[in-house]
Amino acid sequence: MKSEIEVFREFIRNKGLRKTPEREQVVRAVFAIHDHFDVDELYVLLRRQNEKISKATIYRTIPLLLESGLIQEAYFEDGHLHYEHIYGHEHHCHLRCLECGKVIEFTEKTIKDVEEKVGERYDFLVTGHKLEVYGHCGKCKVHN
Amino acid sequence: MKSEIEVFREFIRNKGLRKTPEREQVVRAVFAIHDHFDVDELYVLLRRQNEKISKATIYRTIPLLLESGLIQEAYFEDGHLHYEHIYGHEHHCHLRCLECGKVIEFTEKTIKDVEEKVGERYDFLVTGHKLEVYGHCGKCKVHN
DNA sequence: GCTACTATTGCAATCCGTTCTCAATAAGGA
DNA sequence: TCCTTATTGAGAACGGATTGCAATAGTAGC
Repeated sequence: MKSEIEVFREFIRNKGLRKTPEREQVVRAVFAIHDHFDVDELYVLLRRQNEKISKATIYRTIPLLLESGLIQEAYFEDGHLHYEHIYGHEHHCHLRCLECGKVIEFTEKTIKDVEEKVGERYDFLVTGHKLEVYGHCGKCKVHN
Repeated sequence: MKSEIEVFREFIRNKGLRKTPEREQVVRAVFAIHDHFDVDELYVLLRRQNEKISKATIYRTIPLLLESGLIQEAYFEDGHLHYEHIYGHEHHCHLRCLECGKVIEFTEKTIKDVEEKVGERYDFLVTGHKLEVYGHCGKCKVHN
């Protein structure tokens, strides 16, 4: 399997864009975080590593990562989007606690069937889905 | 079944809040729109009806509508959240075209089983879910 | 390797959705 | 009806995201 950097370089080349160190720093940071992240977290991480990169560049790189399929939007929280890298990972869904905000990832194969059924019913070429199940986690539910 | 205004009044009373015409205008507007909406659409609708209401009040009313279970967040798009009223409606999921942005609602019962299974597996008291399936609609997919 | 062209970057200014501040208003219990 | 205080409207303030622009740096062609 190709590494994420290779996938990214191929994507950049195919689009006729330029390979720059800034963009590749972002790719590396994204795959160094094994959790959900937002733009500010990427920025702080890169800055801590003494990479000099501006937030604008990170913002401009995000759409490329989305389009290349390396990352996806995970959820909207605290007024901004959070992402996660998906390349090389099995698809998963999120289970979120409405009280403490904890997010657990789980996998569930039956959604594939739903995708197929719905795609046929409405004549869609389905490419993916996002399922978020929410409620109250073990710790939080006892307090009520 | 209670009307949405009744549900809202009961909620307001139970919370010890005050019944105001502005809040009820928002409730009425929300249930007059039989589609997804955002804050600005509510504002424009109310203004057209010559209701004088400020955006701040609408923003302050949204959390009450969420908490009372009359509406829910539908999706994040164009830099802001979109909502939909859910009281009196069967639960549904969204099928979205990534190209033209069209959103179709569909119902799918098997997700209930997923909720149950996942809730048990991770000791969650599950209260709901949000499923978005995406891809390319009939019209858009032929152009590629 | 050098040059020319132009995509990309960093910075600051700007945009825009949302929240906050505060004085005026009005809901609702006494 | 009066009094307390939650609520409102208007605009300022906030913060994340985008944009304009001059400087920088990839990269294609020689």
